[in-house]
Amino acid sequence: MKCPYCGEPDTRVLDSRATQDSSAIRRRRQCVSCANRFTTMEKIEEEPLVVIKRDGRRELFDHGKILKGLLLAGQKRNIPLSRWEELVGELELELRSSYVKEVPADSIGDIILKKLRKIDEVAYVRFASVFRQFPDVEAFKAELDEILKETGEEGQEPG
Amino acid sequence: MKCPYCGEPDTRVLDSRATQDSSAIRRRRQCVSCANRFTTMEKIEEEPLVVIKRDGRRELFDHGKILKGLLLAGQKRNIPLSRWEELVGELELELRSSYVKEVPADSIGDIILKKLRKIDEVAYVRFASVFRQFPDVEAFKAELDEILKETGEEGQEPG
DNA sequence: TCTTTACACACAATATATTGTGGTTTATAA
DNA sequence: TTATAAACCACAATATATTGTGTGTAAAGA
Repeated sequence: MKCPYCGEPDTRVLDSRATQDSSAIRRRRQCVSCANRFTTMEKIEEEPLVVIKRDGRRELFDHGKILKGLLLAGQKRNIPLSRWEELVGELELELRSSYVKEVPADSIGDIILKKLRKIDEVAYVRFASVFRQFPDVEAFKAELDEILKETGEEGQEPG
Repeated sequence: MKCPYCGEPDTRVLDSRATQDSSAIRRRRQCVSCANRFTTMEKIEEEPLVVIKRDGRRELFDHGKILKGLLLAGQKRNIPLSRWEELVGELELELRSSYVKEVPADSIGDIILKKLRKIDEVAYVRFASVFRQFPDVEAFKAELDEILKETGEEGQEPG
């Protein structure tokens, strides 16, 4: 590992610790030549995860894009950014473990909705209104009624 | 290091190799639980390198910004992208090894010009015309004359 | 098509990173 | 102001990653 100060490739590890969620390893290194110290991170080199859109076109799975959608749905709902990032993390893990390489966009939407519902119902409805592309106010209202009907059974998985 | 497929934190290294320029280490890992394999990269966690602009304001050193400037200066000069990336890499190494944490923008410009001149004189002049903010055509021409005068003594450092 | 380059895979010997423990400092939150 | 969390530091015992060597394959360029 090349030293960022002098460019020599010979450096030694002084300390190495996994990050809290074990998604990366932080190492403290020291250059054998100039004795300067620096920090490195070992992270997963993303294997491409392809999303199949409704029109059949493919594109790469994009953290940021999904996060943006969640942030929009969660406006003024006072939910920390970290909660959304966590959700996206769970989502990706779920996708990678269940599917192989390509995932229909609708499956992603369904997973998000399932998770979102347990976090915030307002955000859930907002997200659904975009994702399901409700054709009119009636369809929107129907979804709301559905939720209100089930609100009593908190924490229950709907059949 | 958490497995991206099943989420278990216990994974083993199968193979590890430095990249060509030794700026990173690629590891091939295998999950102890699900036996899936994946690739990781250990890279330097950038320590912030601050640029002091002419007006005194500070901002973070930005690879991309400099690369863009070089690309612009090198338009139609048929120089591979990799050459510019290499230049930016050398620049950053130089900055980190000579200065401490903060570098005047002008020093950066000077280093770039010095390197640029050895690569392509047209790109050099274009870059200089922006960086030195030549006030008029005369100043521009003076710089060109300067270069033409020294063109014979190839590879020589100007006094 | 042929060549080159990059990545994946396997194996064995040895050097080196890891891990726990514990202390310090710094920044952020309460 | 006082907690709390991260990052940094040190040390020692041991497990684990590294390295060379070599094969195969797929992608990219000539």
